[in-house]
Amino acid sequence: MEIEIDVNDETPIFLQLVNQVKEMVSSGAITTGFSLPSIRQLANELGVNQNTVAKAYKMLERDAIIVARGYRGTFIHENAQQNCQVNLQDKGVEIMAEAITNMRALGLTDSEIRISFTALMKQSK
Amino acid sequence: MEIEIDVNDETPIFLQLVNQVKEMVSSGAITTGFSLPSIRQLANELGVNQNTVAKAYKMLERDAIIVARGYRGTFIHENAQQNCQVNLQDKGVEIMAEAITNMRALGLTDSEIRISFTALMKQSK
DNA sequence: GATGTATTATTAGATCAAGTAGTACAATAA
DNA sequence: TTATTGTACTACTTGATCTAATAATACATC
Repeated sequence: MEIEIDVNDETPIFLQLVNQVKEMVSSGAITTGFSLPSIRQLANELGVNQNTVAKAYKMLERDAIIVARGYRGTFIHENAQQNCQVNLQDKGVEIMAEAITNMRALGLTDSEIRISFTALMKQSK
Repeated sequence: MEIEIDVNDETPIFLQLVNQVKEMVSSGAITTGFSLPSIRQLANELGVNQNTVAKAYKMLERDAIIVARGYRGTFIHENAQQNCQVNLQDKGVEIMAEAITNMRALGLTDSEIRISFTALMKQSK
């Protein structure tokens, strides 16, 4: 595991972590079953907060790149390399782009679109 | 014309204007051909900026509630009452709500949904 | 001089992302 | 017991961004 954090990089730390793990999986540097360092351990090594690493791990697990097994540690998912190809964010952008296009087609102003969005995102809390 | 602005209301001023005009049209308080005060005049009466009133008028015109005739002033649209029934905003909210639901179903976090939305709304400027 | 319209710049307030800090829990290995 | 694991939660700070509104113009039309 050779993860490095560039504080000067504008990219958020948790994203740097996610990207580097994905890169290593994509390139085959680490494969299924590989054991990742624990959240606390990696946080200590990198000098960042546990929560930051936890955030990255959580995102990687959601994308089925890694699998957390509680006290047993965290491992590379069996379909990790394959799942690296799937970009959930891109799919989300497509959905949102279509919605915005449709709303604009109705004649709604950007201001109104923002109001709708904001109102909907507030409810969930 | 009895428009009142509640500064303490969380609703934006321009929206209060829009809603009140629509309300008056719906209730039949003002009908087709009725002449609205000029943007500058209403802005003075209410003690708000011209641009705020202009924004409201622009929105009402888009919804075919009023018709701006340049130097001749601004009047109630001939199909105003009917067009008040059509709630463009509600349709927009439906579209957006569906998009958000689909994105969440994919597993995207609210944070990521916001990032997608913000990125898409930036381009248009 | 009045109309609607358009532009740019600016301020105030709210909101959010990112990260940190601290704490707590159940499960389990040594 | 003792330490470690992932997980969860609240609270806080910092910086960035956006909205709403204001302010000040400017234009063509009549």
